[in-house]
Amino acid sequence: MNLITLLKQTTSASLDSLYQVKIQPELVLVNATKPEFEGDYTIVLFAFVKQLGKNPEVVGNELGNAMQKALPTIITEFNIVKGFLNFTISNDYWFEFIKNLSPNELMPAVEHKRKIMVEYSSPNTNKPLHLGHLRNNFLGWSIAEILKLQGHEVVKTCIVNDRGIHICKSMIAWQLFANGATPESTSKKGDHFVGDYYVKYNDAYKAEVAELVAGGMMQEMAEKEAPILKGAQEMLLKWEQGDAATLDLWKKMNSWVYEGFEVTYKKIGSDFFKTYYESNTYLLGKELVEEGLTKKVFYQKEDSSVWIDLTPDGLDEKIVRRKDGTSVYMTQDIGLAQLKQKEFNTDASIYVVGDEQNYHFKVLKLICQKLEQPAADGIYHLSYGMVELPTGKMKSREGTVVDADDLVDEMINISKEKTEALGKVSDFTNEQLIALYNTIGLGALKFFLLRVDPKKKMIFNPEESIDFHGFTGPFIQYTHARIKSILRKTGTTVTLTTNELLPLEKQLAIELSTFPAMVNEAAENLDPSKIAIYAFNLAKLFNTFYAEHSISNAESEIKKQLRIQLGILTAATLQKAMGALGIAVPEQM
RNA sequence: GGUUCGGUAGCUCAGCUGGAUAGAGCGUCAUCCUUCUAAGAUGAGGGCCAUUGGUUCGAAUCCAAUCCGAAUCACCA
Repeated sequence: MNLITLLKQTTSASLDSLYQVKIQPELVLVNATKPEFEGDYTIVLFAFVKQLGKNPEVVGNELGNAMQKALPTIITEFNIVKGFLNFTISNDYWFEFIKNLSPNELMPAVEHKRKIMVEYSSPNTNKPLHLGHLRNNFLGWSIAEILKLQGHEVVKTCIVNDRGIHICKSMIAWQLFANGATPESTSKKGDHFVGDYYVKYNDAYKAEVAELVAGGMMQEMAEKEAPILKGAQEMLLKWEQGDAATLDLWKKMNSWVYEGFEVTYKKIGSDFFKTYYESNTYLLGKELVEEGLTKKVFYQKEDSSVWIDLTPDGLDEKIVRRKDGTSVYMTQDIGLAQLKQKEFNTDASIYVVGDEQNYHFKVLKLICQKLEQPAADGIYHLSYGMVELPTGKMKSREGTVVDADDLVDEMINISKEKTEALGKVSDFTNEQLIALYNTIGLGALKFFLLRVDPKKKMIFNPEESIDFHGFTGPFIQYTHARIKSILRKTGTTVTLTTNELLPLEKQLAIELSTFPAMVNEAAENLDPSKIAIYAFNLAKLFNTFYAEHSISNAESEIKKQLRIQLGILTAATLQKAMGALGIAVPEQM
């Protein structure tokens, strides 16, 4: 059992036997003792003192004695400072912990294994991926890895937004301006090629609007009447009617984009068990509307449009079917949720989608619950903040985006330069070098995007390159490589003999012991940053330890064996933690 | 206007189920490679935790109000 849990339970039991007071173990506050005080763990007494009507000193003494009696092999001493009861945990406990922990079994499996779907990425097929998509992809991947680490089964899916007016905009611009050019003929990556026409559309649209306004038209009217917009709208209509020529163009341009996406996904390490296409799903949900009407969850207005009234839930009225009988975004999503449920029978479904859709997902879950969809309660929205530039939001149509491919390439280049400057891998083959540059460059980028709370928006300054020192991916990768380098020299077979632990050795043991709790916390909050912070703290602690104590030249053979084991466990934990972020750690760098 | 989220060091961020003197990283300054990888370590400096009031033995953390910023409240997706 986890030591903190044990302390909580013992406290609860001791209070009961001492004073016949029932306090839930979860309510006992156990903290790591501040370094300036003696001890390892601290119980805050104020909470019960009041209830007991005794002074903290007395309660502390009685509780301390009782606890020590209950856990004689674990608690060696205790002291009381003001209302804080500090326990010192025995060397033996930590030594046994280090001895029994296996690098292959760092994370105990969950009791109730669940099947969880993670939907992420959701790209549009009219433009290449940008920095915001990277945050989405890395979050989705990481959450999937974290859940797997807990022992759950994960199904990764992607919904591609491959239809709609924005796609038609790229299409019409291509028709008008491309003269039959293709990605091949211009040797451009397909997604970038199509994205260029999306920008061209917007430029042309703006010019047309300006021209109309110059001709005396009101701005608002001009924005609706611009010929290129009319053309795009017409195209969408044709697409919906199944016009062969339009569909051909659509398929051709989408295939270019997919080729481009595939390259990017491969480079950043993203994959999906199943990809859904909106062109196939946008008509879903129709039966559900009927069902909702029958169940009186929905109601029909005079114009025959269908709505749900969510005002009792503190939300607004929401349309679910237009008066012309077509589905809206919400209807599709309800339909898709049902489809996914039928296909995979998952216990929960996590949507990695930007925070601009918080309202949408709130409504989605609510409607699914009201329709009594089987997995409705398992819908979670991993809402993440936008990535913004110092100048404000990124806008694809204005070309003010940090392109994913460019950024990834730049990161890999920087890692190449830095690695070469340090000259520590002269024995690597060319292939190994390329792999290493990728590992470090992507590690820096992924860590950068995952180390902050997902729900907060973040600002990325393209002028300042992403760091390789301090609270970064490469710092942790480096620590791992450093340990591995030592272990290559010392070997990894150890025989552990009972040992006194120095403060830093004990601290490492304590830090290692909290890994499973950190993973669980990250999973519970859908927040990989918890693991990023943990990995950083562990690496930092190891580096302090490393600077203070020698492993291969330890004071004694017994110490050496112990420290090799600590090295093995730290390296393995760093690897697991970084793996949960989707970041590889090199053996040498 | 309603709802939701945010405001902590020069910058980027932790800490928020109330607990001991508010922490990291970057940047600045100063030390440490004849000894296991210096992408490292050690130290210094840097704070009215947006403001005001309340609850409490105790508030960055909870409550209320105010100020500032963002998202959303589409028969777009």
